[in-house]
Amino acid sequence: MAVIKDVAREAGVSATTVSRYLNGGKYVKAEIQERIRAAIERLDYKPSHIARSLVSQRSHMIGVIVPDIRSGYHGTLLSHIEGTANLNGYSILMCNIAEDAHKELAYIDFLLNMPVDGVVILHEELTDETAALLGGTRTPIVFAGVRPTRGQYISVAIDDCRAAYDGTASLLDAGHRSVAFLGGHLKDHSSGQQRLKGFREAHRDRGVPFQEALILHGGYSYAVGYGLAQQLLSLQGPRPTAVFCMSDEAAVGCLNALTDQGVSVPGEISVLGFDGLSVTEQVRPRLSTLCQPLGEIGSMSVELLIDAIEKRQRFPNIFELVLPHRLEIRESVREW
Amino acid sequence: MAVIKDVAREAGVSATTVSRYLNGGKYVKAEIQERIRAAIERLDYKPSHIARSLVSQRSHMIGVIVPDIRSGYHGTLLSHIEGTANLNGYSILMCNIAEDAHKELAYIDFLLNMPVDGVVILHEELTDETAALLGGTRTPIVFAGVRPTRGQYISVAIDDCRAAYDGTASLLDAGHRSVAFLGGHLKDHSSGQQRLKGFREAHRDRGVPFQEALILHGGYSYAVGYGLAQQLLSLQGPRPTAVFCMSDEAAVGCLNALTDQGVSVPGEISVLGFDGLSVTEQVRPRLSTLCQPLGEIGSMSVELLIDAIEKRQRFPNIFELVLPHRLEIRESVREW
DNA sequence: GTGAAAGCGCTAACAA
DNA sequence: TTGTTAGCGCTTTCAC
Repeated sequence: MAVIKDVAREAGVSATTVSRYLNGGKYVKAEIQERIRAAIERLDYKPSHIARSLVSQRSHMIGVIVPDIRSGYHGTLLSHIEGTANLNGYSILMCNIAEDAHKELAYIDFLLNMPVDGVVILHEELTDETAALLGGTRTPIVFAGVRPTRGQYISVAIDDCRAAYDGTASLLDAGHRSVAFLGGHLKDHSSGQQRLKGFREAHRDRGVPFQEALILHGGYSYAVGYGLAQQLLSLQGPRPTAVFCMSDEAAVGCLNALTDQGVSVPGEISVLGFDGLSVTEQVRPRLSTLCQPLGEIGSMSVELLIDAIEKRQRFPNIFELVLPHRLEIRESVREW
Repeated sequence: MAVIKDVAREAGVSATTVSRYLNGGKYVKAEIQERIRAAIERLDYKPSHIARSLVSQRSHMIGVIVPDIRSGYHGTLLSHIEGTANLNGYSILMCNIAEDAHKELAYIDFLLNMPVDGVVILHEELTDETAALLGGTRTPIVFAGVRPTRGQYISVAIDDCRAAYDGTASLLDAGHRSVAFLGGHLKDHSSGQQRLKGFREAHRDRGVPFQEALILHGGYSYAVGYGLAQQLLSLQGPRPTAVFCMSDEAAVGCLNALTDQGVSVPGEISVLGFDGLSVTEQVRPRLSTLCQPLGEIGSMSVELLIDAIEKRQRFPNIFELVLPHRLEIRESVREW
């Protein structure tokens, strides 16, 4: 592997001159530029990213903490994050927590010790230890798609409370009087508590009472959606006529559980999803859903992060970016 | 940010001794070890990954080229790759080609100039330029889930020809006499040509003639599957009674297209998928599929790569690892 | 057991 | 416009 000295010797100049050439070529005579160019080509020289990082104290790498890369939601977000990072000359160091909450702390600790210039986190911060860790670092951090449970951080997300409010309201306005809330974790600030808050407020504003028994938490996966829907069907009392699911994947699970039990969707029960993944158009009936602007969430989070990195000032203004959601009505919801 | 010198000063020893302590503590007096430990804690010192990389010429990072991170197949594979890499002390630098073939070359070139110790490639190598690039590097490379079109590389995959043979045979043995082959790219060596070969051989061995018109290529996505299935239905002549799809995602698309057209699956047409993704159990009817051992493909590819990296010898033996596939019969296929 | 010095590949500061 | 020197943070001879 040729190094800069080799090129310098080959071109008959000093390493500094080669370095100058590499970094823009200003103040290098045209003739010498050509000699260096030729030498580089002859030796197939590639500058060492690592050596440059050591000098500049910048790696041009961004770490991303992903709860589970296999989920459509995270995959979509990650792909936009990666795309935007690349456009800006950054690479992605991926850390997949694989839904293993125990690893979360270790991973974040690990990542903060990696040569990354910044970190994007896709899940909601949970434990005290994690919070302490995040609070004690100088590495810029951005939360994408969620707002952290505590602390002041840059975040890019929709207004989960309003989104849930709007979704719930659309169901109530369509005549539903018994709506179930399915999925999510109560410990999650935005996608748990905030959405439940919106759900409650929509009921309150419309003067519709709601049953606590119809609020079922547990997660965002297909399996959770399936299981909770089964649970819902086995409850005492009259069935709800609509289910508002906290992720599209849970909604698909819910849909399947209902269909498998012979319950017609939307004939007997309407189902509303959350996220706006493409899977909603790949099931029958097609899922109505509350779309998040995942492309923008991904790209804006990276751009804000890079801003924070390149300004070299730790969080000039701590702030939250709120992006608009959109209700997409398809076949799984009908008037009541 | 504290550096090793700070720790040395704080502990009243030399940087060398601190370095020794950091790297195992052999030949460091117990008392001094304790002093250093305390100093490190007090200063919250973390060794610089970059400086270490510069000295050791190893970054402990593995680059992964992913065609499209949002697909279930790649997401699953990537999550196993990441998990295994982490277990072995490596991190993942993710490069998402996002199905943009033009970027392929640029990305690989980019990745080979990044500080990665090795590269895992999840798609089949295509162009001359890419081949030249891969041939000219000293960075160890492993192909996972596919075999490259040309050249000699380490690869971990199933025997696509036999897998397709087995899938096709199962359909023929179930009495089907008109089977369509849907999806894939003919330019892909393993998942295109090899599978088609297996498809043909199964027909030949069973003495069943087949129609070229029922071979429809185009890709692996849901949309492609949907489109090709529509195309299939609009063909002249009698309909096939079974469709063998080259990915589960295309199979879901196919399933939906058929269902949307009022064609019963498996009543009128049986559908067989390929890959063994969890989505096959999330559609109705549940998809029969040819399962690939994605967990093993992912983990073995990383382990072989790390072997190649740590032996510091460029490909001791170029070889291909062939893992077993498995046919999983569910609801979307019936006897004819 | 421990430390001084050299060097990994590059860039920045200072001269010339 | 170019070169010399020093140094990024660490490990690695080689002395002691």
